[in-house]
Amino acid sequence: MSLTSPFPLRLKQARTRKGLTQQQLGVLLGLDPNNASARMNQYERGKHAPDFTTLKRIAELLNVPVAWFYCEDDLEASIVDAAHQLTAEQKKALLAFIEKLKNQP
Amino acid sequence: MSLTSPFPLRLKQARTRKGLTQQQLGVLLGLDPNNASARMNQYERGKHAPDFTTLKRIAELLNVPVAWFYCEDDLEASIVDAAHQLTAEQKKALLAFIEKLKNQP
DNA sequence: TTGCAAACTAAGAAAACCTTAGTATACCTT
DNA sequence: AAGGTATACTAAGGTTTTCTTAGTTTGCAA
Repeated sequence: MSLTSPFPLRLKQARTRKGLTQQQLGVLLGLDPNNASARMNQYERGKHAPDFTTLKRIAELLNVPVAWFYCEDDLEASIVDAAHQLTAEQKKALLAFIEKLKNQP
Repeated sequence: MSLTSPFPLRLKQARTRKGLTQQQLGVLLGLDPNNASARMNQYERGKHAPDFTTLKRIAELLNVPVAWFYCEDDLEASIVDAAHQLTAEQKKALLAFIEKLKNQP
């Protein structure tokens, strides 16, 4: 992970938004309480990266789509987060709107 | 990676869209031509997952945002892909539109 | 200052990925 | 049909990473 992944920052954003400590989040994930704090800290500092199963569980607990963790730009992150809460019908309306945007100077 | 990551499928979608073989893509990434095929295949079959640096280079070569690889729903993937091609101004307009959508039955 | 909660870290054990050395499959061409 | 070639795919061991252990550091409140 020599290039910086957006994951550590996004993880911290979503965790603090929920008012959880690193250890609390780790325990909620089902990690061993003895090392929950160490592991979550390693993720949040970018020291290590979790596998997909862990990533998915974190996303569910924090109510964000997994893709949100990899948004490099804040505006894109907001869009992904907001779109995640729409119905399929609303998402289709959203796509149509984007197409209109693209065909406008 | 016991839960299935969307990455393998999205990788294949983006690679074939560009008309590249697994080996060609690997070589373009700067992988050793002797194992480029094996590695890309392992990614695409979900056998192994690349680190962020590799993920980012793949995304750039295939013209998608990294987040797109982690979209679990096709509609969300289309939105992320389309939004990626907008200007900051257009993204703001998009966010405003989403807020309107949410406040409508 | 002391006590405690939260954040953070080094280092070895454990698990994952990367490289090597192929095999399997599909599709042409002769 | 057989052979050749391009592409996809895989097992297994060496290498590199993560996970666990056992703490230290930081910040804040009593």
